[in-house]
Amino acid sequence: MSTRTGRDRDRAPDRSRDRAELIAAIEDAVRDNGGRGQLLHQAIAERFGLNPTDLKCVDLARTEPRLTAGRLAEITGLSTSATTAVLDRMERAGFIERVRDPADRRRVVVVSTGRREQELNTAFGPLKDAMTAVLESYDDEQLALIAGFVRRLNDLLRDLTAQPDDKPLTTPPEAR
Amino acid sequence: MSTRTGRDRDRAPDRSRDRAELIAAIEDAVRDNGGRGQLLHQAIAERFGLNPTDLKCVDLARTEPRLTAGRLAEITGLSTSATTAVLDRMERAGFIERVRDPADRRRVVVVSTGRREQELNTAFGPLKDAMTAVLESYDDEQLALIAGFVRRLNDLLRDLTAQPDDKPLTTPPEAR
DNA sequence: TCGGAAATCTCGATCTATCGAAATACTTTC
DNA sequence: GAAAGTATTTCGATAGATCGAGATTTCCGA
Repeated sequence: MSTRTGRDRDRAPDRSRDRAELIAAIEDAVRDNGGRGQLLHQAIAERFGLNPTDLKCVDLARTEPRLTAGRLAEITGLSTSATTAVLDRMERAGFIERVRDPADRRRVVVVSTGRREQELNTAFGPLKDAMTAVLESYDDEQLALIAGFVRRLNDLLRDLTAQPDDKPLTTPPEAR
Repeated sequence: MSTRTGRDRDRAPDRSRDRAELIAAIEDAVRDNGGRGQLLHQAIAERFGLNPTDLKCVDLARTEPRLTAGRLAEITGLSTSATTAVLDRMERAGFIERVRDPADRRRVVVVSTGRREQELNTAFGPLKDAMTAVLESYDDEQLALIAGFVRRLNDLLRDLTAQPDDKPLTTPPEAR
């Protein structure tokens, strides 16, 4: 539940100015985070013989349990042939396997092999450890706040990347 | 796995478990944010006739006041010829201009024209506005907490991308 | 059972980013 | 003032990702 009160606030003007600056600083930092994260991702992808797009697809394969080649093409906006190439690379690198859907044998289901999962975790390990260390320094309530913020950030990024004139990145309620 | 029972002692094991899960969830969400941010950046870069790398360089040119071509090559790790190509694209797109350094006329200083800055802001506008809306919903203390978290995240990302001697990343490259 | 539709793959072509080597323009050193 | 060094660009070549068209396999409705 929220504890905010609808009380009119006669605050000093420099306080609200500080607040605006703080907000702007956070926005800048978040944007900066994006750039740095991209760099890191690119470096890690390179070490696995993939490109950043492929690495993102690996992640998708991990999270979406019944990912098909066609669905992947839909999500990424690539042509089906390009998607085949992406899957080739992911498979060659040992991240995924192609499994024909027994229910519809035209379909190819992308399953994460889990074989190189450990290496990926190791690659992301330093980041994860450092992040855990940062997060451990907060108490439970603060963590909840941070979680809420990050989740909301995530939501709005998802909304923004779901372009109306493009493919529906928003997954419709599982029409199967 | 053991079934969870209701006979929790006065210790609070599931509290610390909740905490660990919360931390893991935040880490996942942050990572997710990175992916989504990348998507957005790519989409925006495309709209400006650039690639994500170029867009990052545009940002660098904005922030670093006396950026030279050589320094840009150093930062990005590209060859000098590739850097020339990057500058060509950035210049053709109207983001920067090449100015010969009067102090050393071999050098080319990259200066942001500011001409398309407005458009860039417009492109990132929806993200910024949505983010501002999210941030406005927090009180000052909460904002300070968020700012601290984001800044610390930034710091560790910078540290990780700066170090070229990430040992765990160099894992056996041969996929079986 | 047959024919059209759907999912994926193969193949050939193209486009782009990158590299290395050599060229150019300028500076510093002797 | 010439030679060596530095910063950037040009040029040719290459590798990689992507696309479109067509082939292949499988599903589904009549």
